[in-house]
Amino acid sequence: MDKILLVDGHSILNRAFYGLPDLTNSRGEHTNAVLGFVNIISKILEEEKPTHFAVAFDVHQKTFRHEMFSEYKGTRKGMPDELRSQVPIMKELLKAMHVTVLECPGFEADDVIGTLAKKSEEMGMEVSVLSGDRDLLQLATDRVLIKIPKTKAGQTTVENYYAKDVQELYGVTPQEFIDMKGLMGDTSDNIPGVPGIGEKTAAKIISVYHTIENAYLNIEDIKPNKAKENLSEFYDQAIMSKVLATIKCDAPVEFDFSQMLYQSLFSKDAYDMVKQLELKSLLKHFDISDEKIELNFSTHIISDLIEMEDYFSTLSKCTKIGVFALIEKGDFLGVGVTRDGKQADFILCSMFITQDLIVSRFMEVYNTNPEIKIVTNDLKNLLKVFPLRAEDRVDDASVAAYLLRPLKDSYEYDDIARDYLGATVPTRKELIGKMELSPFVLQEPKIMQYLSYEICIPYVSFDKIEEELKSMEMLKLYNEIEVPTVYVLEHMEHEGIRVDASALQAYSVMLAERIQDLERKIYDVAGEEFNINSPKQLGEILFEKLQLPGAKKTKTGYSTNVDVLNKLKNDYAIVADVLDYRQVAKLKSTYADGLASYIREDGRIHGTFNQTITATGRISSTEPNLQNIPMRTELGRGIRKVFIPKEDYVFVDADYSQIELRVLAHFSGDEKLIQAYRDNQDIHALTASQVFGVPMDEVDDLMRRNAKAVNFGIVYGISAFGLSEDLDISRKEATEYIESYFKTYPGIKQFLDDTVENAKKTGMVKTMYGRIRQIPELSSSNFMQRSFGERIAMNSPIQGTAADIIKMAMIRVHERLQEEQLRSTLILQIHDELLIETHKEEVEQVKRIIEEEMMEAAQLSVPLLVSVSVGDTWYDAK
DNA sequence: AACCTCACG
DNA sequence: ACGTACGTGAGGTTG
Repeated sequence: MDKILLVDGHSILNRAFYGLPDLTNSRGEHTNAVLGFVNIISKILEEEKPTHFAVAFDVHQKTFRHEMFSEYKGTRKGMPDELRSQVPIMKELLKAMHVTVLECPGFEADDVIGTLAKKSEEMGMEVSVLSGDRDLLQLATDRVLIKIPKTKAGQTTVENYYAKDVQELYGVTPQEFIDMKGLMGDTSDNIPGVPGIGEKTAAKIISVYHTIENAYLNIEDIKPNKAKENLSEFYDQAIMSKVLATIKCDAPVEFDFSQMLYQSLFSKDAYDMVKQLELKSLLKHFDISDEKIELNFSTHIISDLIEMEDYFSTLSKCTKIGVFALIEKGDFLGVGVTRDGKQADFILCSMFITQDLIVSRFMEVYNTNPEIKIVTNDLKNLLKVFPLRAEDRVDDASVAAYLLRPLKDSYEYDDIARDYLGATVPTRKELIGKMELSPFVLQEPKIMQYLSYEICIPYVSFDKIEEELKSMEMLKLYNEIEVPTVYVLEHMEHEGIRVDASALQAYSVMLAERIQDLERKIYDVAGEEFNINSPKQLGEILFEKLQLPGAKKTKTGYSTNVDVLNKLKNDYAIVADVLDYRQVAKLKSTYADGLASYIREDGRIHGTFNQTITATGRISSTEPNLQNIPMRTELGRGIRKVFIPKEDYVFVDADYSQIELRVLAHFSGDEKLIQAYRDNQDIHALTASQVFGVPMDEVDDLMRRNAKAVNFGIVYGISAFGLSEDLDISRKEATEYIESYFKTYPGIKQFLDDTVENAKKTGMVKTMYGRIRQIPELSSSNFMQRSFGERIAMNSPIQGTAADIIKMAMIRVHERLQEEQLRSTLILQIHDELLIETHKEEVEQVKRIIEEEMMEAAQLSVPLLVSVSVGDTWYDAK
């Protein structure tokens, strides 16, 4: 039997929009609702398998049910621009999917659906109606099924209603549902209803009297009393509401069932459009392999010595090769090479073909042929095996792609292929999943295919990437900062940092004792044992059982974070204990025990430094994160005593003083701030003196502290809300601070305003060295989103320029240490700080080098001050 | 997997 | 009216 699915376009698009986080493509188009819509309908289509299918839209993007009652208009907000812009896109995509889009001027989608549902039923079809709106329930019969998607715990489920289900749920028939609606009203649809009658009362009345008119005839019997009085008074309004709530089933809509035949959504046209929209996750639905741009590379395994030697000699004639090092869990399994971007050749380790042999032959070819350039997608990984030195002959496609689009979360070969070749290739996960690479599986076709992508895609993409870098004026940034940084990061990972494992163990034991004490005290006051680590349980104990004041709600329960607890700790010992417990528990789990698990056989921790993660150009650190080792409290800071240099070495630690504020001084050209830095003044005190209008020698601690917070706020992209929160002052006071600050440093105000304005024009901001960051939030119609975009616009050039500078400093320091053939070496970078494991005999030289190279890394209109210290542990070297 | 909390610059 | 300071990563709980 024929079966038709009718979709209420606007209501489903609306649900999709609010159900999914904002999503923008590289052109800044919002696409989340489109994505959600396609996901919902494709799921329903799969379940229902209808023979006919159509989607109905309102003609105007925002029509109110019956314009004549415009007095109710104001209560419903028009749709946000991010959603509005997706309506035409959605309609176009549906056309591309060969789906009939029904519209009828002067009538709503509801009416169109009602009309179609009735006609279809009359023609003997089964009918399903998909809508997010319960209004449509009035259309249910025993042959017309109303489907309403529900989001429960992130999962979308669908509720199904035939007439009997409506009856069961509300105790009224679908026809009576209209009368019920007339009584209860619907604010979202601007139907007034009768005041004081809600869903429950309406259902009760209609289930007894069936219609509003009949209820009115029996008005004396209506209960409760309030409903009686109101219905009597507002009867006309109830009848009007009923009219409003009635879906018309006789809309003059033109349609043709033969045009509504459903085949598949995923046509060639739709494919092109989905790709254009960059809706990556939808591409998997398309099975048009001969249509889409496919990439396939031939593969070849080189398995004996003679063949390998021959192969390497052919390489010497190449000017460009693609290379991928197969490394699994630190073991080198072989290398993959392409000479032409068409074939991937594998040289695998074996009894005869050893790692050393491969490496030495490869390096020989590379070093004796200065024409050869290498392209890879992970240079840092390549360097784990091949001792390439920093020069201009190796390109890293992922690093370059990061510069072009720093907001992406991955730069794997499939991302590169999509962005720069317009091709869709299976991901690593799709090809090999969680399988471990080992010599035994390397010959399997899927593994070979995977490897061929790793090897060839960077090779064939790089010209395009380089061209884009050039047009964005980032080639210099790429070649002179970003690529050389890879070598330094690899070096630091290789070196690692020594940790005193037994001292760390002792530290852990000490923390465990404190935790026990604190637990005992907390349970004692609470009167029961509970999991202090559970915010839920803790919140219930503090704010329900103990009735502490100041309860703040989060999405899921009470907020128990430091800000909340700090306000209570002076009055309640248990809160102070909880705060202590939190601190100690964190130290133990994340740092003491967490770090211990990373100590390798050599007694050192070798973390990973990531170069393509942050939106601003900073480096990040993982497994473990060595950039957030405790510092701010004495107890936490103590853990730095277990970070020790090797025998005969000490640590030299150097950090930039207020680099971001100095960058801001330079950028803004603010004379007062520049002069202050040139005179090496106490900036926070000076700011306090200016902002609060007192002489320098009368600035007290509190004033300086407040001024310092303002300076921080400026760098973060100041807002009165943020500052008032941080300083625990009123918004009014915070606003006054900021205004006073801008009066003091007018150049900064000018600079920040100009930066935001320019960012809104171009959609992006730039650092001093040309690094870009796109800011899609700036075009949002949502106040909060847009404000966020403005703060990003103010902060990113500053944070990013500081990141550029420290990268240049790292490169200079690293190269200088090598040039001067010192045993001392760079081992850590913590954003504005470098740590050098320094031989005792080289301390003075290293101190001089690091200070010089960091200071001279950039030429700003203010000096870059560096403070250097020396110590036998990381704790002592700060 | 999502959320909360908290460590750093 | 809106309801956050900018940039990260990790561990624990909970569903």
